[in-house]
Amino acid sequence: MIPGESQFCIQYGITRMTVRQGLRLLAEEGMIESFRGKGTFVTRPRYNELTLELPDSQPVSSEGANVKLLGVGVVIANNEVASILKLRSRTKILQIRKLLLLNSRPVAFDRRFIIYRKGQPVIEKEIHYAAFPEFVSKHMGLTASRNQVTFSAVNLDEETARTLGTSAGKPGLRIEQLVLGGEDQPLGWSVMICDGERYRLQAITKGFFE
Amino acid sequence: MIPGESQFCIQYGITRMTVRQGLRLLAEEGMIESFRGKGTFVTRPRYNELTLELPDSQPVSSEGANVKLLGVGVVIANNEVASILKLRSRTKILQIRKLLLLNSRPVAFDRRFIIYRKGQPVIEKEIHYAAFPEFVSKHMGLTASRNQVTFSAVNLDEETARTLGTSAGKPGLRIEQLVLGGEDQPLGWSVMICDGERYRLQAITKGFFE
DNA sequence: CAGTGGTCTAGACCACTTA
DNA sequence: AAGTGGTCTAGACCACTGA
Repeated sequence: MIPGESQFCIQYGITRMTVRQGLRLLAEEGMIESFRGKGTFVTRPRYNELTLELPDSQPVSSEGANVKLLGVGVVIANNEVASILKLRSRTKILQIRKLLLLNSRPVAFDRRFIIYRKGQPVIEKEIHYAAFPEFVSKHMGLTASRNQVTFSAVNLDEETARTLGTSAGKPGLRIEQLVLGGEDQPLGWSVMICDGERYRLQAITKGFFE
Repeated sequence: MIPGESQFCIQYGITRMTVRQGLRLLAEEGMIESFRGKGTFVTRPRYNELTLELPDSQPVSSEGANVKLLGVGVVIANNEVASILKLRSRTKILQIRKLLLLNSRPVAFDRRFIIYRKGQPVIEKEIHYAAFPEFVSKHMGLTASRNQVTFSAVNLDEETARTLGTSAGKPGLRIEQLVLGGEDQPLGWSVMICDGERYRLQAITKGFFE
């Protein structure tokens, strides 16, 4: 525990608002935590929160990056998609398939499945440039409450490998996103498979990972 | 652009400090951004910052998790390590090799390379339980300023596969950490290779990824 | 120059915790 | 009851921006 706010006021001859400003800066950096009635404490290291600051040079949304639309359409959900989106089997969904290019070479293959809203126009520009949770929110006409991301490693299957211009069995980074609305009902699911040899996710972190 | 702070004071009959408190809450959520002399603006969606909230059930530091120390010692850095840590070739470094177990089965193989400080004791407990940046800071006796993490996908090589109890060519998630001190000089490097079939990194995000 | 946000003062009342 | 942090008032001066 560190001294109380009024202690600092006396010690440095400054107002409590000013002390609080200083403490807030430390709190934002995750160094301290305050509890009403108890006091302010130096935090224990946190392992469960990790802020990634992605450099602008990431393939996604960087300079040499480009998007090639492979297909947009309303299809019948297969069992996997239906189960993940918690839909009855054989429900209609909106499917988008994209290819991410970096310097005109494919680096990632992206499939997106969104709960289908009849009569809702699908704007091509948004497919190209909107981030997935953003796109889902717009299509559904509501704000997504949470976005669950899963990173994993896979071996590229025959089809994906062909699409990415590499060979089956090579490593692939799989980035899955599940966009959740109110009461955590799933609104959309996205699976992006990246060429493991040409794509890496690099970031500066705050907080500890391991 | 949203109205000026003094506008809100008049409109709601409250103090500027109170208005600022409200605006700060919005700023912390990433909804608005302020610029001195210019004004306060609604932010464009940010793609470059991603906060991962890792659930406590992550293999790293979760219940069934365990650490097996494979070896600790001072060794001569090979060319790869020397180049990454920006050391002259054939410099002595501290090397730690660990195995992460989940329910008594290995899920990840971790190698850590830290700039060697003579006479600095290496405490076994810290090897087991401290996060990498934390361990490096303690060993070097200074605070690490930044931590750069890289996620990528690889195929397991013969040796790693054997260590993880699986077979070569299977997918592996590679998590690399480079701990940087003041003036961004490298202090330590860690490479963790996870069994792609048994480990996935799952998180709730704030901000957009793609 | 007027308008903006950033910082600070010197108070005040409140909700909460702990002894 | 004493001490803690959370919130708010009613001012003030400053650095910066843009017309």
